[in-house]
Amino acid sequence: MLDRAIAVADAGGLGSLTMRSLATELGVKPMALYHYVANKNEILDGIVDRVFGEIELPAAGGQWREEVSRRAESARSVLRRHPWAISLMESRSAPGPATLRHHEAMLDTLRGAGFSLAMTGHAYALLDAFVYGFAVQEAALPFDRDAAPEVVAGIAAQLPAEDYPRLHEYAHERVMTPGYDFGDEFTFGLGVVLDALERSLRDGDGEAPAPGTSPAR
Amino acid sequence: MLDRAIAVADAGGLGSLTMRSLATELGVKPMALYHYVANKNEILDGIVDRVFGEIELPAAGGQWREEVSRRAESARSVLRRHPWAISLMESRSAPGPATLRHHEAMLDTLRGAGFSLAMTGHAYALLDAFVYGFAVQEAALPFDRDAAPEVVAGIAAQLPAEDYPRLHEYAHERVMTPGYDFGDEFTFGLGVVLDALERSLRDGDGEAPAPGTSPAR
DNA sequence: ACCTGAACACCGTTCAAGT
DNA sequence: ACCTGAACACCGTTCAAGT
Repeated sequence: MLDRAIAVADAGGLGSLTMRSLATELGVKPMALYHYVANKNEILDGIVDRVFGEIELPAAGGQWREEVSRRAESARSVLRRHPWAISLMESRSAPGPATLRHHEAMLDTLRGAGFSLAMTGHAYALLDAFVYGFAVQEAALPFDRDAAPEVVAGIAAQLPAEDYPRLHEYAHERVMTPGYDFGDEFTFGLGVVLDALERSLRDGDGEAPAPGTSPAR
Repeated sequence: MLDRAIAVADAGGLGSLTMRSLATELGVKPMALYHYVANKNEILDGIVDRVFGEIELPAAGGQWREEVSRRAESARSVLRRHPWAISLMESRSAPGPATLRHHEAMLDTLRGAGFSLAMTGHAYALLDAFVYGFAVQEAALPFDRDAAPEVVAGIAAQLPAEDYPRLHEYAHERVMTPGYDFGDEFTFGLGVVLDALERSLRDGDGEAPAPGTSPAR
């Protein structure tokens, strides 16, 4: 039943997932659902946990960087498949078993790599902020990947070029350029994050570095 | 009217913002709203743009790192004030004037700092992925700041310690510890991101570094 | 145990109407 | 120009009832 709920949301967005539409999907009357579930909220909790369950877990014995990287890529593709899940994550209160298992595995990988408890918290928060935030951006894109140049050209044409010179520059000389793919920003950002974590592990024994006080400043 | 809509959403969440509740708030009948707006969607577009407008713009003449940092902190506090705006950003199609002005100012600051067009895209995507993702995490927190230790203690007590040893470790030895504040993760993450951008500006003339190929690897 | 029909208090929105 | 009332097709959910 949760599978069908996810399928409905995938097909028509979260707004199209109603007790009535789900019942129809299952060939049953709306009220029959209440035999399996206390209310709609429980369904939402359930599908969020299932989405979490779709994300690849980091392997216990592997190299932390590789495992964390693979898991981040997996999370990204899962959230691209189920973009409605992002808005749901904000409002859920009770994490399900798949969610807990997932967090446990990530903490274990980071702790096992030698990160201190504090640094593990920094690392996980940063990683997931990036992953979730990237998913939000991808979900908000007005174009779907291949159509980017045309769509952006249409939008840019609406904007007075003299008021928004930088937006025009970026639209014309970057987005509308062959080979542009917003998805590439994920690779770049994830690399930045992983590099920083790796550096902190080497320099500080897993302790937090003090950003902004490095020689780079 | 958009101000009142924002006030309603702030007070009761996005679910409490209905044409009827907004009308009541304005001392008018629901149908009167349609004189100012074509439909509810237009109201949602409007309040998202207004929320964007609350974020401090980077100053044109300032040091890029300081300006970008201040703007990121501002975005974070705005999204904490209006957590419902995050889920809305995913689904909006038409960016409003405040949103456009905001993007224009950010692009101008980054380009002015010497970042290449490609690197500006990398930088902005990474920065905002972090900011939005952090906002998602903060909105999802089951505790409100000061109550963290007690709430987490309650949750942790529900979980079998033998199944989730790392979660227990983190809950007891980190979250439930005096002085813990999830908000500190923002400072850490933002520092990592800004350090990386600063380094790329120094090392590569604003060109993208190749993460993962640095000596840190 | 599993499912249903009728009903209630809600939605956004249409249409025709009032000042 | 600005506002309204009645109505329609939707929601989630309760309750009492059917197999």
